[in-house]
Amino acid sequence: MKIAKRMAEPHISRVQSPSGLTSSATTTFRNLRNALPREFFDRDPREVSRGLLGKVLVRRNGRKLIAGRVVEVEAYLGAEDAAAHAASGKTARNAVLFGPPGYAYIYFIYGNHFCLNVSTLPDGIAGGVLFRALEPLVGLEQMALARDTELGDLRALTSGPGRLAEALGITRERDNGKDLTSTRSDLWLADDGFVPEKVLVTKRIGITKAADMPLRYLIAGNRFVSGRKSDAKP
DNA sequence: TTATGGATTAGCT
DNA sequence: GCTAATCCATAAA
Repeated sequence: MKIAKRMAEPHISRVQSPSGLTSSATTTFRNLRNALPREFFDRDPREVSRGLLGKVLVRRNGRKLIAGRVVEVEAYLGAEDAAAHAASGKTARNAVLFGPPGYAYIYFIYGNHFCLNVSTLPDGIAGGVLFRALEPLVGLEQMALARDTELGDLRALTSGPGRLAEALGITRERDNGKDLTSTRSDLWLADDGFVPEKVLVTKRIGITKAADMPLRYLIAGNRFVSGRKSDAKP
């Protein structure tokens, strides 16, 4: 299966995802270097969540890039959000959430999975956004290798917080506290100019406390959103 | 020091 | 649809 098509100029070569069906499935290598600035994250997590939909999460492994478009996120607030890790105050684990905006907060869950968040709001104020699903764009073979799955099932690569972390090789040891606003890092967020047509907001998935707050944001109709079809309702 | 349950996933019924 | 797997942060004692 062809996973990437390079044209004459490598810096502006166009990348075509195998899904190939939506405009969100393309990007350019040049645009992957356009990192979101610190200020982008220095806002309420709900605003950052909306803003992150359609942006691209980029991982660099040596000289190879892995990238996926953000199609589903959840906002986690501070003390007023019982489901947030920050709800009961600052600890060694959640310290990044209380720090400056734009840094990776990674936690280990259910004995099996890592989940990636980005810190929001100024230093001293807790808040974050959980990445729940990506649409694979670049480095699909590396993703499949990391996930130990077949390339034929693209949804299995990055549809779900634990899955996308595994596909990009994200671990707490490697990435917790990492600056996500710099391409000098090996993990960052890029703006390639794509704008989602329609965004939906729903209840968050997999929590018991504060379960009714509408803090899950997703790109309407995107097939890489996690969970069942019935979950993708407002 | 011990107990509890979780921002999940994969595999089976 | 249901649940085991499997670690560890946090709360309780």
